[in-house]
Formats: sequence, C-alpha cells, structure tokens
Amino acid sequence: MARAKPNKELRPAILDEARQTLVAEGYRALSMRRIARAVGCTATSIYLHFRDKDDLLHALIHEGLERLHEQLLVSIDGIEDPRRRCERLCRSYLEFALENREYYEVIFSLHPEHMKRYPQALYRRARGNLEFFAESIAAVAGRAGDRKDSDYLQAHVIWAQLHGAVSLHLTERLDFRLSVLSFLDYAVQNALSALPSTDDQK
Amino acid sequence: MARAKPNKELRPAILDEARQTLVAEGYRALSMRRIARAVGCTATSIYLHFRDKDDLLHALIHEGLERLHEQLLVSIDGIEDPRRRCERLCRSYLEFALENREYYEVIFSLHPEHMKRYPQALYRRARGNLEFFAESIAAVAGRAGDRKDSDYLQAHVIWAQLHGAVSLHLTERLDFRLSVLSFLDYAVQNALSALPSTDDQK
Amino acid sequence: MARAKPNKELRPAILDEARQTLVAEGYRALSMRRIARAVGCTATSIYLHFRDKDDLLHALIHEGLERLHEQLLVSIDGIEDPRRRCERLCRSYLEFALENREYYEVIFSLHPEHMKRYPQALYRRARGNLEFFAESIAAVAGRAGDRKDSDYLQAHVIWAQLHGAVSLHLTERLDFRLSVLSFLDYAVQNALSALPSTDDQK
Amino acid sequence: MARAKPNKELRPAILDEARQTLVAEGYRALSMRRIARAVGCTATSIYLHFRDKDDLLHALIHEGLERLHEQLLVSIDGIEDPRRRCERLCRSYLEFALENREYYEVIFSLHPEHMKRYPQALYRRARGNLEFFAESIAAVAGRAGDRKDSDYLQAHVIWAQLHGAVSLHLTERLDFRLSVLSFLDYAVQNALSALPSTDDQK
DNA sequence: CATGAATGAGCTTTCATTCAT
DNA sequence: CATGAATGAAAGCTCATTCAT
Repeated sequence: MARAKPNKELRPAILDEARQTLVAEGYRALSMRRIARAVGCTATSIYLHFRDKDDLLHALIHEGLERLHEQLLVSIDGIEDPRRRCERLCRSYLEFALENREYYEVIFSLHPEHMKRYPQALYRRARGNLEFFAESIAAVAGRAGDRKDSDYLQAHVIWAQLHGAVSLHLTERLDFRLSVLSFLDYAVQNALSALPSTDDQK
Repeated sequence: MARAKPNKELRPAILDEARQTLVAEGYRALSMRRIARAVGCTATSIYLHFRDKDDLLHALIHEGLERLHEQLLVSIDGIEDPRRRCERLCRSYLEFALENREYYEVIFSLHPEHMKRYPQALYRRARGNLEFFAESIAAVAGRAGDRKDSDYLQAHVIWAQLHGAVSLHLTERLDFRLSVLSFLDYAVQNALSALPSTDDQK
Repeated sequence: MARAKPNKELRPAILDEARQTLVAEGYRALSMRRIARAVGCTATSIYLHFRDKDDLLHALIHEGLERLHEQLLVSIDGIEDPRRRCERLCRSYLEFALENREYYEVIFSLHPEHMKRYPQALYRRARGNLEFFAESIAAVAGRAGDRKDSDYLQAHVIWAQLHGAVSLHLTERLDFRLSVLSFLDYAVQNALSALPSTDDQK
Repeated sequence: MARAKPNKELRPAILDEARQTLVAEGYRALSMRRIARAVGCTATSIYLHFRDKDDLLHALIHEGLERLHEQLLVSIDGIEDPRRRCERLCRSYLEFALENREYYEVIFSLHPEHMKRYPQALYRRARGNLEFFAESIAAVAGRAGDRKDSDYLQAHVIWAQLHGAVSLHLTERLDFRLSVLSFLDYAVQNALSALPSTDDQK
C-alpha cells in the first residue's frame, strides 16, 4: 500500500529534523522513528536515503564541516596580515559555533563509536579546516607557503582552546555568573598567544 | 519473601559499580539492570537509593567531581612555587581525564537536558575545582589569598584549553598522525601562558 | 505502570502457545509478540521466563524429548521378546509423532542454526531414546546388555526410516492416493528388516 | 525513465540467483531485495515474473524437482540390471541432497502452509520421480512395464528411508560420533532390502 | 530494605509489497 | 518491461520504571 508521492525534498528534511533533535535533546533522543514522525514519513523511508543511522549522522557531520569550511574561508578573504588572519579565523570559528549550535554539536559531540565507519575522504576534508590555521600560523612565522609540522601542531592547540571554550559554554558547564563574551574573548586571546612571536621573522 | 541481606552499604556499591562500568564500557552500557546484576541486587532496589537514572547520574557526577577535587588537591600538596602549582594542576587534570575517559565524558559532556534537575548545591561544589586554579593564579600574580574575578576568569580559560584538548582526543577528532603526548604537552604549555607574567608582581 | 498479577502459570502457557503456532503455521509465523498476544501478556514478559527466542525453542524441544522418552519407556514395559520390543518401539514412535504432531515437529524440524546453543546435556538426554532401540537390537542379536557400536548404527537407520516416513506425511509430501496407514506399516516393517536375523544367535 | 535493459531472460536469472542463495546461505537469507540486488534489477521487477514470494518458491521447488528428475535419469542411463538401477537411484538421490543441502530442505521440508497454493500439476510432476523407483522395483520383481500399486508403495518406503537419513543428517540430529558415510550407506542398504527378493519371481 | 513479576514504550532494521511513472 | 519512492507490519530485544508483597 504505497502511495508514491515522490517527495524529492525528503532527504534535507530528515537532516534538518535530525539536527534539531540532536541539539535540543541529545543523541539519546534521536531515533529513526522520531525523525520519521516529525517529517511525516515512515521510518522505512529514511532507509531509502541513508544506509543506516550512522550514515545519517555522517551526512550531518559532512554538512556541518562544509559550512564551517565555507565560513572560515569567507572570513579571511582579503585579509593580508597573517596575525589578523589568525584572529579572524578564531572569531569566525566561535561565531559559527554560537550561531550554528546545531551543526557544531553534531560535528564534535558525536561519540567515536559512531564514527568507526566515517569515510576517510571526509576526514581528510575535515582536516582542511585546520590547514587554514596552520597556514596562517606559518605566515605569522614568516614562512608563508612553507607550512611545517609544528605549525600544524600549534593549529591543533589553538583549535583545542576554542573548542574547549565553546563546548563548556554549549554544555552549560560555565559558572553562570561569568560573562560569556569576556570568557570567549579571553579564550581567543589566549589561543593566539600560541602564535610564534612576530620577532622571529626578523 | 524479603530476605533482608543486611546490605547497609548498597548505595556506595551501586555507585562503585556504575563508575566502573562507565569507565570500562561507556555510557551506552550503563543500564539499571546491568548495575543491579553486577552489584548483586535487583533493579528495583536501586530505586530505593536513587529517584531515577538521572539522579544516579548526578550522584556519579558529584562523585567524579569530588574525586577530581581530591586528585587535584593531592597533586599540589607540598608545592610552594605558584607557577609549578599551576602546572601540576593542569597535568593532574589531564591525568584524571585520560584515566577515566568515559567517566570524564559523563561529568563534563553529558547533554544539558540530563542536567536540568542537577542540584544547584552540586554546581557550587563543582566550582571548587576552579578555585584551585584561581587561587594559584592569584598567587602567581603575587596576590595569594586575594583572589580576584579576573583570576577566576583566567582559570576558566585554562580549564577550557585543557578540556578542549582532552575532549578532542577522547572523541578521536585529532589527526591520527599527531603525537597525542606532544599535543597535550603543548596544550598545557599554552594554557599556562595565560598566567600573568611573574614580572607583574614586582 | 506494572500491574503485578503474578501469573505463576505463564511459562507453560507460553510453551503451549509456541508449540501450537509452530505446528499450525511454521517457524516463520512464530514471534515473541504473537505468543505474547495469544497468552495475554507483553512480549517483554516472555523474556522473564526465557533468555531469548532460542532458549524458548530449546525448552520446547526438551519438553518434547521427555515426553517421547516416557512414551517409549512405557511402550516396552513388560515385553520380553526383543523382536517384539523393537516393533513396539517403532509403533510407539509413530504413534507419538501422529498424536503429538506439535511436539514432534518442534523436536525435529527446527533448523540447526537455532540449535547452536542447545545445551550439551540435553543432547545427551536425546540420545537416550536411541539407546532404547540399540539395546533392543543387541538383545535381538542375543547380546542383551552388550550393546555394540553397530547396534547403535542400526538404531539410527531404523530411526531414519521412521522419521522419514513420518515427516513426509506431516509435511504432506505423500501422494494423496496413498493409504497412510499402509505406508507407515510398511515403513515399520522395512525398518525392522534392519534387525539382525534371529538365526544369528543360534 | 524506464531504461529498457533488454533483459529478456530475467526470469531464469532470478531463479538461478535464488537457488544459489538458497544453497549457499539458506532460506533465511532469501529475500526479494537480495535476489534483486544480486541479479541486477529492482525488487519490483521480480513481481513482473512472479506473483509473490511463495510463487517464486514454488517455481524453485518445481525447478528442483526437475533437476532431481534429470539427475536420477542420468544416473541409471545404460544400467540394465534392475537391482543395480535401484541402488543407483538411491545413491543419486543422496548425492543430490548433499550437494544442494538448503535447496533440498526447501523442496522437501518447507512447511505445508507455504504449499497451500502449490499447483496440482506440479505435484503430479513431482510424483514422476517416484515412478522411477516404482518402475525399477517392478522390474526387480520381474514385472518390468507392469507397475503395480504395491511397487509404488514400496517406492515411497524407500524414499522415506532416504529422506529420513538425509534430513536427520542435514538438520544435524545425528550423534556426532557416528560416521555419516557409514550411516548413509547403511540406510541405502536397508532401503534396498525393501525390494522384493529376486527369488519371488521364479 | 528488598524482591519478582510485569509493563509499555521504545529501539534499529528488514521484509514483502504497491503505486505512479 | 522496468523503476524509484514509499508503505505498514513486523521482527527480536532492551530499557526505565512500578506495584504488591
């Protein structure tokens, strides 16, 4: 008894719904049935668009990473000074997290257990975001175009600082008396202190 | 037919078991039935000691914070130099996280949804851990015993750096080619760069 | 929301229902939910009495084997002549299959896939039925109490003849124009022809 | 958007695939989707060639009976001695069963429930296999070409012995310490003892 | 303080099947 | 002749929770 109303927009609708539920109520509340109910199809239909639940989650992550990538890209467009580029990258990263909570949480809070089958290609793509940082860091050190491993390492540390700040905020572990903005600002500042001092390049 | 096994200490036994399961097999494996089986009582009995599963989780989190607290306390015992105290605090924090992976995740990353009913009193207690940092920071600034808000803020930023590094690692988001130890080391180093320079106090 | 009406007779009720469904509609129609519906409990309740579906099936088989065992035992009670004992065993076996179709099909038609975890102890018990045959065969050969491997082999062959006849009948593969009784009679006769000729013992 | 892959021979391809799946992985693995995937069409397409799954199964059974028929036919080709013909038939039958385990089960053990709609005509065809036996039996009795009902009955009994032996083996109900080959050999021997003694015809 | 029996809702996934195209 | 999208039913099983005893 299949009424075929070819709902071409089902896939994005599923992703939207999943993202919202994930943010609002966490992974445990995310079930295929629930998504189906919310978008108005049967659970079975979801399996026409995604191999399984993990596949759906991977699609979510992919989407999120793409958006983040784009936003970071735009943020440094036309900025020449490498130090300022770094700062812009940091602030843009925070903005993305705050304004796209849904995406951010999906990307970073999913348990590794569910990432086992995450396609290698996407992992590589994800690392692209860190290259932005690494390259800018190399530039700060006066080695534009000559990115070293240590730059990549530094990029990770900066990232960790940003991610830590953001996720403590998003999971509501911060002392409520704290000014969130000051906190994030300070975090960026400290992240940037990881940059090589500009004197090095002289 | 209630054979009263005089198990006066059931509550701590439940928590012990729950913690072990959590550390060893993660959140997904933590079910009331399973805890009951492992501890040698029925699932029903658990409800005599905990209102519901969230309540148990809250107790676990509380316990975890206490343990972390203790570990941090011990780590700085007898260390006079405030800078070294800070470093010890950082390293001790990382150790705790790495040795209690899944436990750490529950404590610091559990979705806010599950924390709705978490008692205010415990939140306050949790902040105690940050006071350690804040006080050491004040000491670094030559204001031992005179902790300011900005010290507290700085403590949060340091915490964010540590938490960010740890959770990127635990959720396996790091580039696999990276040396985890170098990364964590660098993160600590950068966290500490948030400390006021010792020159300030002159 | 558990109304505890302690239905002490649930376990046998489940087994009864399962047996009936199995015979009437085959394994594919046998589901936990269906059994539950029929006996008036929830599917979950079944799991209080049986570890899982296979466990339930094993219980069915066990029950069936016990009954068959008993019936065979009774059938030869007081019969001295070994040849007549054999015949009685054969006929009793057929009777059991025809009169307890439910049990018989359960015992022998379940796919090996589901038998993987069947407890060794029960297998041993099952072989007991064949010992009846083997011992009688030994007796026919004038070696009462001195059962040899070849007797055991012969017992298996006799069993195969009986089982083949019965199952072709039960699965309705026989030509409908055939007289079932003659067929079974003939099968018994042929089974017994596997017995050592009485002359041997002279 | 129907790209008409001129797959005129889809029906046999489906049957081939179904048979292979059946032999290799058993009934449980036999789903419409799976067949479709393997054969390179959609599940829907199967329904153009078969009313439903049972219909497909019936076709498989038919096919199986035909193959068995052919194999039996070949096995006695050129054999004159009626006794030897019988033996060859028996052994050929066993070979077929052992080499097509799961296939054999579907043909001869599928629950009657699934056979409700099995066309009468095919049943008649199936009986053809038994005629082989019956005719050889008549020949043994020196009545070649004059097949009697009793021969047909005897054929059934022989069949029952073979089927019983095979299915006890296939469903793994035999004592594992038993030599399967000896057992089957003995079963054939006993099946053949159902033949009229050659002396009778004098 | 503790239990045993039971519940209902929920889970992911698979299946045979149907419809408009 | 074939498809892609969709369906509803069902599967086995686990979970947190409750109630009478």
